[in-house]
Amino acid sequence: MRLQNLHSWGISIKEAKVVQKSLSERIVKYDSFSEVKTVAGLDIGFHGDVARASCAVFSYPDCILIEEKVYDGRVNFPYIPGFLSFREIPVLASVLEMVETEPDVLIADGQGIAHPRRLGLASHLGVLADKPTIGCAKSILIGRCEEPGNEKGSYTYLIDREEVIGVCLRTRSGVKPVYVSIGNKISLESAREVVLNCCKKYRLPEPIRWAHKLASN
DNA sequence: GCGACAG
DNA sequence: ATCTTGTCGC
Repeated sequence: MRLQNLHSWGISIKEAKVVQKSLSERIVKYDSFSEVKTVAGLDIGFHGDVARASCAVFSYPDCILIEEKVYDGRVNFPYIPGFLSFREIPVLASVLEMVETEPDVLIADGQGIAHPRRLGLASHLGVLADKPTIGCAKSILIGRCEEPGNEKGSYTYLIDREEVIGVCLRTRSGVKPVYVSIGNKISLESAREVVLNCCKKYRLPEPIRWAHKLASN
């Protein structure tokens, strides 16, 4: 057996890199939607062998739960920094097929273009689904940034190779910031605005918080 | 070669 | 991601 190709996608890391570079060229970095009325949060939780993918659709900007779905499946691609999407997209795609409410924007728990080859989970998902997506991560994968102000809403730019790849956003006063980046079909400004408006009482946006609960219960 | 490294 | 109770601080 070939130890390098034991993944569901049937590809090696080397080939995955080629796929990432290719798909990253398809990312649309400006707003490509009319109005945001619904936002969906996506996440995955692991329970031994099963991976529970979840999707929570909320109204925007009120943030009222509209629909929730979970899908139990398995992942066969290991977690390798820089290749998270190859591990999570299969089950996320399955749970998305169950959703009846068509979300205007998807928020993924991870990076968008704030990635070595500019194709983090949110971007990969956005290109395949051809939908607006936002990457909202709890920590940095790549890039550097200054510490933003202490008040909710303040932010600084996340930079890599002289390029702005996202923002470090304070979603709640006095609390550790999150990292927001373009996934697909949305501008960095709009991505930041949507995430901030979805943060009501906690650090993470409501759709992500709810999806997180669904995936872990 | 060494250190970093989303979830 | 996941294993896990109490504890420090506003």
